[in-house]
Formats: sequence, C-alpha cells, structure tokens
Amino acid sequence: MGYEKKIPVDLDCPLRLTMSLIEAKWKTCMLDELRSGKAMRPSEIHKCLPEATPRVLDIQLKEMVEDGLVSKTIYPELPPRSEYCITDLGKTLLPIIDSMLRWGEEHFEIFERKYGSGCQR
Amino acid sequence: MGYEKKIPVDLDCPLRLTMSLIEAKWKTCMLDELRSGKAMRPSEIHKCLPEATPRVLDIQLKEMVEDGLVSKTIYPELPPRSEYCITDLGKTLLPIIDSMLRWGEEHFEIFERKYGSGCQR
DNA sequence: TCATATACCGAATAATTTTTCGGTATGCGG
DNA sequence: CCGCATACCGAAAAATTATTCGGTATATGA
Repeated sequence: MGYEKKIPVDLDCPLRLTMSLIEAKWKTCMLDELRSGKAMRPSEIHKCLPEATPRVLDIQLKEMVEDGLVSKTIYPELPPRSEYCITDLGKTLLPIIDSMLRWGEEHFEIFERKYGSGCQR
Repeated sequence: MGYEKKIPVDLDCPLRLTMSLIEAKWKTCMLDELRSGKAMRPSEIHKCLPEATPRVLDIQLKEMVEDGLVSKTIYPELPPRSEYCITDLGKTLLPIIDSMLRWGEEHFEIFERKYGSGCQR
C-alpha cells in the first residue's frame, strides 16, 4: 500500500492556501521588489531588504521557486551568478500585495499606536 | 533616561506592517467569518473553524481587539457570554481578504501540485 | 448529585520559522 | 599569497507561534 501524502487539512481553505504561500516574513517584500519583471541577483534583493539575512531570503526564494511564483536562472560563471524573476503566476499575486501596501501606508498610525511615536526612524 | 520603546525595524515597511496584523494562522479566516457585521460568540466562530483550537482563536481575537480590527462585548451573564464584531477598521481589510480568497479559489491546483491529489477531502 | 456548556487564562510542550555561523568553490585585484 | 565578493548550503541556536492540558466559575437539565 502506497504512502499517502497527507495535506494539512487547514489548507483546505482558499484563504489559508493563499496565506501559506506568502506568509513567510519576506516573501511579499521580495515579490514587490521583483514586480517590474526585471531579473534580480540575490545580492541585489538583499540590498533592497537589508533587515533580512541573506540566508532567509535564500530559503524563501527557493520556496517561491518551488511554488512557481518566481523563476531562477543560474549562470555557470565564476564567481557564481544567478537571477530571480517573478513569473506570470507570481504576478497574479501583485494585486493582493498592492492592496496590502496601500493599506499599510494608509494606516501607519496603528504602527505608532502599538510602538509609540518616538521611534528610531 | 526613560525607557525607549523599540519597534521592530522591519515593520517600518507598509507591507510588513499589514502582514504583521493578519499573518497569524486564523486571523484572516476569522475576519472573513465576521465580515457580515453580525456579532459572533467565540464558540460560534470555533464551529466555523473546527481545525483551529479554541485557545488559538481566543489569543488571536484578543490581538485583533488590541489592534482595533475587532470589538468585544462581554455580557455579565452566567454561563458567560461574549461577542466579537468586526470594526470599521477591520472592514477596511476585507478587500485584501477578498482578493486572497479569490486567488486561492482560482489557484487550487497549486495545492494539489504540492500535496498530491489523492487527498483526504 | 453530576455531567455539560460557557469563556477564559496560565503554563508546559511542541512545532515552526528565523538567525547565526561556518564552510564550499573560484576568479579577481592588490 | 591574501582577502574579497559571489551564491549557496548544513547545522545549531534562538525566537516565535501554536497546541495541549488543566483549572476558574456557575447556571441548567438529567
């Protein structure tokens, strides 16, 4: 009897499914950086998101490649070079990301209410 | 020298800010259940989301109350009764949730690609 | 009297996610 | 030859989230 792959039952919900693809800490930010369609090298992406460690970007990019949201091209050069590019499927997430971006801009006061306004920005 | 409240620097990004409010496992689902504006008791909410433990719904509802996304009314009765209701601020998140819901419905095949299709639904 | 239902909370445990650190490999500039 | 930059990966540690379990309290109905 073959091994039956179990799916986490809670993903049997369109909302949870969508969330599961983008809820990692930096995925939406990376998709936003890649939105223009221009290919980007990992080091470039990291420059745009300096708060993130390169390791976590690496891991989350890999997951997004597996999910088909991003494509990866490896150039057999030395020093190594690779590029990531948002896919057509990934682009279908951009409206969601747009609305989250706009919401965050319009409701920044929540941020201040939660953490005080004498903040180190 | 007073104690300076530190904000997580990465929330200095509208996208991360929005995500931080909704990325907990069941928040979007609960907001979706509450979308009509009808007040709901915790036990009712749990009936709609049976995969979740009551404890985690309780914790995440409390956070959403703190963030102003949901309001809570306690009726001083016995056995205890309380009701949660989406706020105007919470309703401003519904377009985002709508688009995530639609995306999940339209891309269910990802779910099958990831976990196989002989699934126990 | 006793189990049931209600909402909620604390604490321990488990699971998941992120960080940190060290290592692979090699071409280039000093 | 040395150090730097590049991309990446494994493994341990830390941090965050979720689960499990037990307990509060009291009205209701069997």
